[in-house]
Amino acid sequence: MAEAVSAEKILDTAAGMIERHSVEAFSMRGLAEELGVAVTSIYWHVGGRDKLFDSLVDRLLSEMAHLPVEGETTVECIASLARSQRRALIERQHLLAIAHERDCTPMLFLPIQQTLAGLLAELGVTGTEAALVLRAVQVQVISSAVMQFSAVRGAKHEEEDPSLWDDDWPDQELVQALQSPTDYDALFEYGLSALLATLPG
Amino acid sequence: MAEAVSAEKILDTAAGMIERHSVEAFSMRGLAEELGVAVTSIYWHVGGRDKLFDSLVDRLLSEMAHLPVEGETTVECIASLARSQRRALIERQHLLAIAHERDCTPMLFLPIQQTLAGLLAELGVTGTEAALVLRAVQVQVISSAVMQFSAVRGAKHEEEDPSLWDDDWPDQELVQALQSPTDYDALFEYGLSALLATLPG
DNA sequence: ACCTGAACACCGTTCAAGT
DNA sequence: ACCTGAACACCGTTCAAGT
Repeated sequence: MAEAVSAEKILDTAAGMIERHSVEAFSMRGLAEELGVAVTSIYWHVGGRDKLFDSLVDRLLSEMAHLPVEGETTVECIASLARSQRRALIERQHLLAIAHERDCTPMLFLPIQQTLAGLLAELGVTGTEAALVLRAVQVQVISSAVMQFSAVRGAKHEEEDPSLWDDDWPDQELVQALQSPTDYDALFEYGLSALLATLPG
Repeated sequence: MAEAVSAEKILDTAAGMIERHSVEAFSMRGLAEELGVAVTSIYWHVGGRDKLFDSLVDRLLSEMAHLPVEGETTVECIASLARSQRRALIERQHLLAIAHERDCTPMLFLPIQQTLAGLLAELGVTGTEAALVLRAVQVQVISSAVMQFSAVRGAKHEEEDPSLWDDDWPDQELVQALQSPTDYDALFEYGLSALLATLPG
């Protein structure tokens, strides 16, 4: 007389497991066990592994439909939107990783495409050029999140070996900066403001 | 009396298989079969799956040690180096994907870090700022390659559904541009020049 | 030093059978 | 409509045994 299993609950549990132990550790059989149910009943509710992951990505997409935007100027609004999107993606790193490994990252462009298009239009940026800028911002946001996730996870077994740098390399401040861990937030801001600087106004 | 198996040959064959059929399709047993050898002998020569992938990533790193650089000005040299690195990564997309999924992408910074540092020094950019710019360029290059690979593979089952855009959206040129496939080369150049525009000189 | 087969503990998925 | 167990065809890895 266990609680009923629904597609909803299955997806929730799967997302939770993945968030706790990462995608590689996830298995259908493990999920079934966590749910207290036979593996095969998962297939009835949500289909196989692929379908399950597709559904998780769909969820991620719809969760990103309404992101907060604020700012005095139009450019600040664009920056704010980009930051919101990035934060949302990082909060759901594991789902983002799934989307990436399933080659769905371009879909992540969609939820905020229209808002971004509207803001660019306010600046007088339209047509093919607007498409280029829009996609450049999207790639900046998404790839920043994708890379940061991968890098942070890899940071554990990463010991920057200083043997590559001569001891008499002239710029020791640089060497030291490169040996401390990368600040991906700062990198993102740097790249973003470089992009926004190309805009009029 | 089959040909001798060596660690070299195993790695070559593995890389070839992965390049032809992608990582997901790769298996130890399949590799053994292709080599005409028992699975277990692979373990003697190169170790398990993880070790094998590590070795492949190491190869990728050493292959990227000497990239062509040319340009009249220092800024052009930086751009040329970035393009070389990107091209090299895209030519080895599958190895790049492995490096990414193993969280080794930051290691890809290393091969050209020193050259880049030297070029930045020529521009008078040093210390912490140089580290920031250097990493920004690296992230731009690597993430561009990572995203492009994922996007191109996903493009097959991607039909841009136009239902999201109203038929009376004012900027139809933009809508049409967004419905044609993304030009990742152009996006890369756009982002790169935005980054380089922040440099002095 | 090199290669083997058997065996273990896992997978995802299908399908006929139950209620 | 929902859940099950058995079975299939795969995995990666270990290990004792061969030459």
